[in-house]
Formats: sequence, C-alpha cells, structure tokens
Amino acid sequence: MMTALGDPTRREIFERLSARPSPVGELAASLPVSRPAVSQHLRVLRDVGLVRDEPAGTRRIYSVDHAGLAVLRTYLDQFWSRSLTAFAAHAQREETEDDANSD
Amino acid sequence: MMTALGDPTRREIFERLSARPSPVGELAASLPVSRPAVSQHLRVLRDVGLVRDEPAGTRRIYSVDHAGLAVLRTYLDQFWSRSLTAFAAHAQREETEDDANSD
DNA sequence: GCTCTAGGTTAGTGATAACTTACCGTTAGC
DNA sequence: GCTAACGGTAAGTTATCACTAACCTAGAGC
Repeated sequence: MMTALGDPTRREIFERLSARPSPVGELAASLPVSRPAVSQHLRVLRDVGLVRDEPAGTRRIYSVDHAGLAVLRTYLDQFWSRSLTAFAAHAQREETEDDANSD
Repeated sequence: MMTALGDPTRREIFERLSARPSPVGELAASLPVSRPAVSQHLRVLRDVGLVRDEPAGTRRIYSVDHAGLAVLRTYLDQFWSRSLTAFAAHAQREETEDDANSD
C-alpha cells in the first residue's frame, strides 16, 4: 500500500482522484504518460484498496477509497505513537543515567 | 518523502527506528541486507527528514524525526479532507440531478 | 601511536518496474 | 447490426534503483 504510493505518477493520479473522481481518459489526457500506463497504475491502486472504480456507460469512474485511506492513516499513526513511546523511554533512561551519575 | 517509504527495506528500517533508536550495525545485523545498504537507506531517509542521526562515540544513533512524521501525517490528511469534500460535492450533484429528474 | 571497530562513500551489477505499442472486449449511438 | 469511443491486457524495452564489494575516515582503547 505504501509501495503503491511510492511512485510519483501514481501519487499524482491519487492526488487528482482525491480532488475529483475521474474516468481513465481524463486522467491520461492531463498526465505525461499514455492511457495504458494510467490503467496499470489504477490497477495497482485498486488492488491495494486505495481507489474504487464504478462503471458509467462505456467509461469507468475512479475515486479514492476512504477505507483504504483510513488504513493508511492508521498505519502512520502506529509509527507516531511508537516513536513517541520510544522517545519517552529514551528520556526516562537518560534521567536514570543522570541519577546514577549524581552519586 | 513518500517515495522514500516506498521501498520495503526502508520501511522496515523506519519501523524499527520507530520502536527504538539504533546504530547502523545493529540494524544491519537484523536485516537481510549488508551494512552499506542500510547506510544508503538511512541517507535517503535522513535527506527527506524522516530520521535524524546523532554521533555517539564511534557509532551513530539513528532515530525517527517527529517533524518529518508530522509532515507526512499532514500530507495524508490533505488527501483525506479533499476526498471527503469531493465526495460531498458528488453527493450534492447527485441530489441536484435527482431533483432535476423529479419534475 | 597503533589497532580495532563503526560507519560513510564509490563503482559496478542485476533485477524490478514503469512505459509504449499493439491488440481485444464492451457499451453507446446512428 | 455497424461503427466509434472508452478502457483493460500482453509483450517487449528501457531506465531506475537497490544491493554488494572494495575503499576510506574517524573515534576508542591498550
């Protein structure tokens, strides 16, 4: 999922979809890559649950999947809380060492 | 920054650092890649502001940079709010179209 | 001061993946 | 029913990048 957003083009696509759901052709027209390339990127994004697609006549409207975005946010928050905990533990240890030095 | 976390090995390193600040050797010992590879990954992470390093004798202790993590969270939240706005606009449009159909 | 440890750097290599071209399926409109 | 538009798929190519091996630098301890 993070790997999916690692690619700049894919991030750009995801960014545009977050602003407005769009069909494939519209995305490809405003991007420096071909339409098949966009299709492949969308497939990757869909496979990891970051976007959804909905048929609309002969077109498919892609939009960001809020559930996937929530997973991503939760994933990041884990880093956040864990690093804070580690930092607190580090501070605690520093303090203990200071106590040891003070005698 | 997102590109930096796109690589699985780099994510693994970042994950371990979020649990506990560590020197390079310790990271390399518990990873399936060589020490220079870890050094290169750490350089990338440091350049985008996701980790900090602090000299400790002959070693360097790496730890996650909370500022960088905050930037990342803000970046994700933009997607979140924007997609919600787009979704609301979509719903509004649907409703308007329903109104148009109802007469 | 010499050695040993820890780690950053460079050059070269191999594998991954993003991209294009060509092709095929599907739906809407005449 | 035929045609055109939209889009997904496959094969092939190229470029990026992660990795290793070799080398160099700096601090610590005897």
